[in-house]
Amino acid sequence: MKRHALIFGLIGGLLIAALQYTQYRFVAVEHSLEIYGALVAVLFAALGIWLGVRLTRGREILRETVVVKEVLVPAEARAPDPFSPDRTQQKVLGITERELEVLALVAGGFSNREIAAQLFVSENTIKTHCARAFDKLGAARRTQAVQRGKELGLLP
Amino acid sequence: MKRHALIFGLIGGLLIAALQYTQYRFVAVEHSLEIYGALVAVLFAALGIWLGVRLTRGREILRETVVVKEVLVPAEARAPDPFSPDRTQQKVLGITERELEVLALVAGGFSNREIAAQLFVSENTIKTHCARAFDKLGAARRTQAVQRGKELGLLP
DNA sequence: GAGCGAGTCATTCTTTTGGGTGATTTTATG
DNA sequence: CATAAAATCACCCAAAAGAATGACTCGCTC
Repeated sequence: MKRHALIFGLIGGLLIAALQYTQYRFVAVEHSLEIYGALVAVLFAALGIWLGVRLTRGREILRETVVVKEVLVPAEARAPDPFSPDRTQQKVLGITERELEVLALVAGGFSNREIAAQLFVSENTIKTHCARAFDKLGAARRTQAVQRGKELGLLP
Repeated sequence: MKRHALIFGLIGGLLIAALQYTQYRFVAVEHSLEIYGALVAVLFAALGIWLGVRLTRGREILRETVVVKEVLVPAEARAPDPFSPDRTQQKVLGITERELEVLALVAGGFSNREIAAQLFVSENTIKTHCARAFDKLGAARRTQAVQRGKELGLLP
């Protein structure tokens, strides 16, 4: 607003000077008063319009509408795999690393025999791991264990 | 713009009349010319400002800056439950409504006996539904069927 | 009314899973 | 080193799950 006041004052001063000048310049001319008034009117009208435009231009920038657009990003489309199990939950339940590993393979749909083959251990070992993991998860069946595991953030 | 021209003309006419009036009214007063000029200047400046504001007001809306802020939202974070199975996949695989229903309960960690009780049918019926669903899904075990079902968008 | 798909149920048999118990071997950890 | 936790394996038994087959009922359509 300081700049506006300055410009306004400047132009005002110039007009005052112009008024003084025209006063003696066209004093002898017929209808000088009407011409003078019309001149002043046109000048100030122009000034006013310019000022009015000027004053409102600043607000245009402020008038910005922020539209927050929520974009759904498919779960598979980003961070495809990087899953890390909830270690806290794991410790709380006392689930060992091996048990969680077996649990993940169970969730993958493998049979005890297949899991045993993948981990190079006997099927009996897998059974014990399962039994302990199921017990800690409070699950009676492997499908239930998988369900609980996902709920608890232990499985992807 | 027609309305503007009308208002402008009207006010212009009024001012001309005011000019004529003041011309004879304050003609004898000292410095009447300066007062007269100042009056006209102030009036027309005001009119100009008003007009300027008026003229640009319409454009402000047009010049409104719309900032679209796109926010990434994880798909799982919203609409937690409203899950609807992929009917297309279901039809492609030829999985019936009942089979899908049983499948969902299998995924929920229930035994065949429990599912039978929930659906008021015999355990053998559930076994049949499972067998057919597993066959259509190419699964040998229920855990595998659940896994496939989730991959295909049949299960939440 | 014949045919068909979906749902229902049963029977028999095999495989898998789960519970329980016990034992041995690694692997940390104080 | 002693000790505890974790991992490994074995054996037995019961329950659950799965495979294969056949049959019955509906509701619909040609």
